[in-house]
Amino acid sequence: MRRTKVAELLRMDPNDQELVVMGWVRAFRNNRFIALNDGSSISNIQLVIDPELTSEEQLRRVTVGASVRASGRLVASSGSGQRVELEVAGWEILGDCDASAYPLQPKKHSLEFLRQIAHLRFRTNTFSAISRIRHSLAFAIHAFFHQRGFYYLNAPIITGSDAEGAGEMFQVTTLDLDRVPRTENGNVNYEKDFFGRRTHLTVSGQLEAELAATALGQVYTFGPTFRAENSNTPRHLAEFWMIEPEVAFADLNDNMDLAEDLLKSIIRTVMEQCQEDLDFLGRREAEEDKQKPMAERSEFPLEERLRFCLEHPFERLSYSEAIDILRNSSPNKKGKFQYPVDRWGVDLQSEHERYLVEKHFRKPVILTDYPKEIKAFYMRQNEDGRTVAAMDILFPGIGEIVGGSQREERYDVLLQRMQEMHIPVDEMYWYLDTRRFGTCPHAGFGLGFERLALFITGMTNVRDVIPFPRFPGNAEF
RNA sequence: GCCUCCUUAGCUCAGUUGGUUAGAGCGUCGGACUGUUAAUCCGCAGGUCCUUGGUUCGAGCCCAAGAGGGGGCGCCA
Repeated sequence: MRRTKVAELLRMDPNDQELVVMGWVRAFRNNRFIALNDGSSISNIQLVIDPELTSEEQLRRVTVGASVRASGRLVASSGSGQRVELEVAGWEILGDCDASAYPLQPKKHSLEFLRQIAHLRFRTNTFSAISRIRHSLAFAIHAFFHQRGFYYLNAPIITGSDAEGAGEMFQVTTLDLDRVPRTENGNVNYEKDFFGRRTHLTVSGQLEAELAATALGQVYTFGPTFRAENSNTPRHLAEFWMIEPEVAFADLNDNMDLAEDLLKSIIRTVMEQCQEDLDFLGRREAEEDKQKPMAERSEFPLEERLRFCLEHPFERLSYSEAIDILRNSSPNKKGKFQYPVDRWGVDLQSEHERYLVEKHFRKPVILTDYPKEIKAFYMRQNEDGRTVAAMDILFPGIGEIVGGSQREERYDVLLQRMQEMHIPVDEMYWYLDTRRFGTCPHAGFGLGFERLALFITGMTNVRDVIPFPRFPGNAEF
């Protein structure tokens, strides 16, 4: 018989239909009430069984985590915690769950503990809510681009280029590491490797996206990205997901408009589609905050933060303007910054970005026109000769969530910059070809999916918003 | 990679100046319960005090090294 999902049952009115529900026990009270969850909703359906008609043996098998099939009628609940409940006529345990061995019990568990049992943490309210939100986020992103006429581009995950410059790379090889083939002069002979050359996992689909954008007009990638950096922070993963739109005939302003529209559109969609899950995560955060000292608490509740973000334009200012603000800021004058802001040209540290976003403007900030020395080779040089048309979007509590730029479309300027920055020009002939043949102004950015998920769920560690986090020293599950 | 804090029951944590038999709450297990909402009530059990070495008459507590985890910083999304 077809099962009705819990989410659907909870929306239905009482009726005489015989319904079947399947799920996992979350709580069993008074030998009579089973709170059943099937992942379709943060809420449980209450099953009401008659203990008089049930053997002790059967009752004993109803433990937290056990899977159950039950049939019966949906009736109005006489309890106060729910509108409807299932008056059970027949039920069976599909899978027993030994409560003395099962790590999850009806009590609060720490996120650190749940991280160690990531294979089971989907079964908690917090992770099921995050999982549903993550799904809605992904769909909202595809919908946004689709509606605007972008094409979804599958950039390669294995790349032969080691010049992307976005960080340390994982090498991909089928060579026997115990018996590596050598050339005559003793180097590793990559001609014997699977692809006949040295290959890595991608650190960015941007360069490939540029190839597609300069023919298809508007494209975006949405795929996994790999960085072999030894990063140990709540904002970094070795394997994460990134969205990288690339648009032909677009400048830096178009790029900022697109990014801001995208972020707001996603937030709006998720607030509509995941109301219940957001409510739950908001309450969860509020409770966590009670345990924290005042200074570490969130200033506003989760949903208020999201709404605030929708209702106000992001603050846009240049790097130079930011430097002026930071120079004259009281923490800088009082020597509170670990890295004092003393001159134009210094790279901004986390503490500076946080001051701008969390103290000075108190909303998302887009910083533009950075010194060329601290940015990548492909960013378009401005007329002033010392800055590039870059933009970073900084979010409260998370820092950089978007990094992008208008790309250098002038062949000679790009070539010269690549040579200055020791980018192997020969290997990158294919990238330069876009500038040789019908070049055009274009722009794009990268949006970190997990960082976005952090902002929307109110979680504080990216390891908690991806199902199976990969980071230095850990690739479990 | 650097700095810093933590590691005591299944989980979250107390543990006095180094002193005899290491505690609590929750959970588990056993019992009670026909309207409960992480139900409630009664009771029992549960420990390699992260590991190794050292100091000491005596170490959960002091010292050293190692392992694991959190936070900050860097790299960045």
